[in-house]
Amino acid sequence: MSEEEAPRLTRIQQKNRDLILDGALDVFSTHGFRGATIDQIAEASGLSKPNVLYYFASKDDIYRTLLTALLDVWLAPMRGLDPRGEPMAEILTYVRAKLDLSRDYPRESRLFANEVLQGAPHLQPILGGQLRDMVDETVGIIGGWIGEGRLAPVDPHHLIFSIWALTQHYADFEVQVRAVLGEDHDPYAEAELFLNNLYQRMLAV
Amino acid sequence: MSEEEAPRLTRIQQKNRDLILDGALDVFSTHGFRGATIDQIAEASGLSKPNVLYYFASKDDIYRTLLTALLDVWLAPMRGLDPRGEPMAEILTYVRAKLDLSRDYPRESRLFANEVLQGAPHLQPILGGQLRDMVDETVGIIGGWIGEGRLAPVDPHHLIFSIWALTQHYADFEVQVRAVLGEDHDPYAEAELFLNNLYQRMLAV
DNA sequence: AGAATAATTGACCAACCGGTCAGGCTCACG
DNA sequence: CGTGAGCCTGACCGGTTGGTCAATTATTCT
Repeated sequence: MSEEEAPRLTRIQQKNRDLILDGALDVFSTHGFRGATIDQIAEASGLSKPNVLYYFASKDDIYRTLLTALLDVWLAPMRGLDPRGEPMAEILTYVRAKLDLSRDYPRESRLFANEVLQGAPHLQPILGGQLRDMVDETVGIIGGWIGEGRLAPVDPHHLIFSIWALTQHYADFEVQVRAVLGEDHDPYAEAELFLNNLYQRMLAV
Repeated sequence: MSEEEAPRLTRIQQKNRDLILDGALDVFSTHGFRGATIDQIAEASGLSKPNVLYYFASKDDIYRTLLTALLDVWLAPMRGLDPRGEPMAEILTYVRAKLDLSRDYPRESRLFANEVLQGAPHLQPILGGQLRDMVDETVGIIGGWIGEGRLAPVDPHHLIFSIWALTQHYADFEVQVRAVLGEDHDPYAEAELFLNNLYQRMLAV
């Protein structure tokens, strides 16, 4: 049984690691792993390049730290789905939670999108492991609801994909959404209404 | 009035430019612009690096050529939408056409996704110009159908976004979709059924 | 055939890349 | 207030990057 060591960070360590991760999130989410440079991360975080590498062993180390921290936040909403709840309300709550993530953490969404888009070289095992297990469980729950006649019969896997696609689209393709809509729109407010309507019509028995 | 010059390519020029663009599509679509290297493109296309730069002035030149060629293919389905057609059938045809693009041209989809994800530095003017105009027109058509009571009342802009998000998701997040579904699935066949069902339920009056 | 033109390449360049390191600075703590 | 651990940096390194160029080879055209 391995003791989890608590690194016990100093005040400065805590502050600078946070600065680096925040700057790195900017850079990685807009350029992808290969397109990002340590110099850019250093500038974005307001530290010198050697100092960045004083707190993280390598570019890869920064990236991996970001990805693992992201995963917890990202998958949390799906864990919140309650099998004993009212099916439609549970689904709509999940959709709402995912849309809120896109609005409040667009950089994280784009980081994840970049990673998957480029073949998920850093987290392919997680996709086919942890994520797949969690999805299978959720598919079971939704399938149960459908079997009980409490939701319209739809493919649960693709229902989940649709929620991911529709909510993350507003973060990942934000420049396109804003360019097409123009100034006088609030994409997320409109999206919330639209998605509520969509899933109610789609899933009502 | 500027005469459009016809470059009159030789047989070898035609073949090698095609080879380069095909290899570059592989590389750019999986690494993004900044993450791609001319060496990779040269290897992917089976030519030497200087020879690649004999046919294209720069890395940027290759990328721009790919993007502009892509745009025509990419926006063609929306042009096919007929205001005089039967609304539901027109929408379902559009969805089907976009899904077919994702299945048959996944690299193009990922190239576009990469570009937009990274802030669309090469085609922002097009997004707010040509694309926005085309969307506005389509929004007008759909809005007309809704006004006539031939489609359920939904926000036309977000209806279009939903079609883009749902269809491109299967190309852009292909590794995730396959990892979650496992081996015994045909994502696109299932998606076609799912999306047909989705939009019929959503848009039926 | 042979001259003109197109195609191809090895060698090279300056700038940039991820990362190292010796040495100086600073700050908490006795 | 001293001292040692923690913090920071300029200078540097080998490898990679986008791109050039002179020289060579292949192709086309008369």
